[in-house]
Amino acid sequence: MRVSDKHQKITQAAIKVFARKGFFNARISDIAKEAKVADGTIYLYFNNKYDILISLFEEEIGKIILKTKLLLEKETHPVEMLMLFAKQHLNLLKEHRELVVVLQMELRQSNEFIQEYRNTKFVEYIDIVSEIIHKGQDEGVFRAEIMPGIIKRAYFGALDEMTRLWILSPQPHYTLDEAAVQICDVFLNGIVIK
Amino acid sequence: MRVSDKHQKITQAAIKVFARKGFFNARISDIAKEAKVADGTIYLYFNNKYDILISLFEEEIGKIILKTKLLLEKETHPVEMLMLFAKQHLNLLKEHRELVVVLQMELRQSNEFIQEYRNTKFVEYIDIVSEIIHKGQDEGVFRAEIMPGIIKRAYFGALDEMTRLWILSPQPHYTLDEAAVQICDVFLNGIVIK
Amino acid sequence: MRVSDKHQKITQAAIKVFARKGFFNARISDIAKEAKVADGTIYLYFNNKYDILISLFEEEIGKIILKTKLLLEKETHPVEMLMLFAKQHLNLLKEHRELVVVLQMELRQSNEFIQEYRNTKFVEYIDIVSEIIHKGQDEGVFRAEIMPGIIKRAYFGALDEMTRLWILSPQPHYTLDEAAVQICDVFLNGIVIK
Amino acid sequence: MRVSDKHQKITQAAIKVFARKGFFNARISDIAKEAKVADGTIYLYFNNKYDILISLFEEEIGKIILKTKLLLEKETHPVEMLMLFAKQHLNLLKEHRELVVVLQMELRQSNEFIQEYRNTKFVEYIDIVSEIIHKGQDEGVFRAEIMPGIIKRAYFGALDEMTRLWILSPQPHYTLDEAAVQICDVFLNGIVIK
DNA sequence: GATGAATGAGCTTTCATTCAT
DNA sequence: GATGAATGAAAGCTCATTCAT
Repeated sequence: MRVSDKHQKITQAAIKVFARKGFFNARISDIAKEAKVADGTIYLYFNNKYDILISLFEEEIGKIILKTKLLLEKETHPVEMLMLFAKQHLNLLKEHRELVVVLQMELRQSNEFIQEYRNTKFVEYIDIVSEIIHKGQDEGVFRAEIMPGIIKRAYFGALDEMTRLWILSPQPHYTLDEAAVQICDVFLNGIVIK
Repeated sequence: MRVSDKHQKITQAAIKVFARKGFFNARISDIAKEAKVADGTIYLYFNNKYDILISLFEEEIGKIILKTKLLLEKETHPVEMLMLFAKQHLNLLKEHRELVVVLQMELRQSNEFIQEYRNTKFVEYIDIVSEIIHKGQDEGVFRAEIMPGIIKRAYFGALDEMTRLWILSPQPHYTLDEAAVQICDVFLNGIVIK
Repeated sequence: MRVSDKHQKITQAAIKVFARKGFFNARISDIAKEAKVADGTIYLYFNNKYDILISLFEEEIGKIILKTKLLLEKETHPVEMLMLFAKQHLNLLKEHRELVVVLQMELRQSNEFIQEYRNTKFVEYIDIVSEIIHKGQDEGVFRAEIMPGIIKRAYFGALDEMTRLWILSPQPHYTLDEAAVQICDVFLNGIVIK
Repeated sequence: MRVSDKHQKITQAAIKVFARKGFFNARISDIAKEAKVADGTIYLYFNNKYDILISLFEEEIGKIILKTKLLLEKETHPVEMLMLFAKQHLNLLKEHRELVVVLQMELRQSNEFIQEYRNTKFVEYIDIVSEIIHKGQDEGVFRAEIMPGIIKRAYFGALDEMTRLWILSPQPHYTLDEAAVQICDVFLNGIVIK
């Protein structure tokens, strides 16, 4: 058995348990049980409970960034790229619901270490948006007075809030696609040169 | 000393402590110390630790909603109203930094009880936005195809993400006003009829 | 209002509360509520929680001893007297159920102070039995080889165990009178000279 | 170390501590210290403080019942059997003083859970007496009008009260054997057919 | 005397982490 | 590497008692 197998099993178990119970209410023994390993085994792969959250975050967000960038390579038009980003972001919920819950909820702790970490990795993800905006401005498609550093966050925040809505309401009023279309509509309308 | 004094003192102390250490890492004795009361005194005013968070949330968000609505009464034009909402939301940070941290962080965590509670009161706040959008559509200022139920969340989410940035980075690249202006610019451009 | 009124009210309230919840699970505030006085008022009449139990015990057992002795004055024959004692003892349950529960249960704590107290007062009560046995032996009715110091306890213990049965089982198989008759029958048969 | 070792160590420690301080005044840390384990270890073997008392009771009374029944198998005459029961009951004090204190004191207190539990196992013990009485009646040795259901309790109560005396007075006036002989004398005299 | 808000010591229980096997 | 029994620090909460009013 490769070392990474156990590591993976524990990470995946932690995602499930953190999503279900929250970081603080999750017990190491819950994760161990879910991963079908002994409690002590977890400490062969992680330094402590926080480390599991941090590692999980680092690895999974890395995968998402990679996947998103690959997807965007197929597009060249900034407008289409922003729409693709939105769809991809909202679609995470379908395929990785538990992970999204963890990213949404548990990474909001007012714990300096977590926040520092969250920021570093998130910036990489959000910067995908600012790069698209820059590209759009360079190509004369987006308004020059738009500040990518602000709008990348606004765009991400808007999508993120929609995600939160779906996580919390089991019976949402809107579909993911409707939301994606609406949000892109407003943002694009707001930033393109007409 | 009026009864409400102790209640107030504990609430304000809890905001400080929760903002500093997070809900789970905050100890009752921390709050008691900060409020300059005995540990047991807290239980004369609150049922348990959660109850402090819930009460705090209910009271403070109530004040914010009231204040925001009062402020908006002075405006009649939907565009101005949305801009006022944005400024007011971002300004909360200046006057009530610790409270905003608690609302941002601790009330987003995946505790069912908190989430359920949070939802009802939060909806009231966010609905201020959708009401403005409705009004704008009725007056023929905003595009009819905009769905207020989605855009209210997108708008709030965008502002909220900016707030988070300021909470986490002590030295932000942008001022609050810059951000407010930019976000309003994009959104309004995106939703007004030209 | 006489001082003793408050004292009485608290004592009676304590009997009810101790019977219902047990000494340790009873709170001073429960007793205060039941007695319709403030918590602090209790400390004007009693030194502490144990003191309530002790006082209650001393006063109530005193009343019982007095009542029992008065009743026995009407009888002269040792056999009849023992039977009367038994009936009287078992009858306490009917008229003072809560008090009997407290005496039965709460005075069994392995608390030296309580036990010492219990012993002193109880001896006075149980000695009523040994005095009757002595009298019976002097009159040639009871066997001389019977040791009153042992049999008084056996007799009391037998009756006491029946009491416990009624306290614990809401639907007992036997009536109080049946039990009294049976126990007297056996004991008297066992100690009289035939 | 076998699992049962820790369980046994904790049980025996609990008996000592409960006997010394009483159930409510005994702290978990007292038991842990006495058992030479960590506080938390206790919770690997017991659910809570009550559970220790209940388990202890179940196990120990079970042993006593077994031992008593084995002992009685050697006798066939009802009179001898009752005498043997009495001796055995009073002898428990010599060999298991602390356990007897717990059974006498702590398990008589008005906790509903304990009472309910106590009843079932205790009945099994006391029923040893009623079975002997039945046997004696069947064999025409004991009077037919004796009600075993009542007299079993009277007999037990008489012995139990003697036990209490020895627990409380370090310097008793009578020996255990004297007491056993006297009580059996009276009871047997009272129930045999002459 | 009477009140009841305030106190804070005290205790059960949990659970992240360790380490002997 | 893997285990899981054992650890013990830590904290939420209770409640007898006090004392200013």
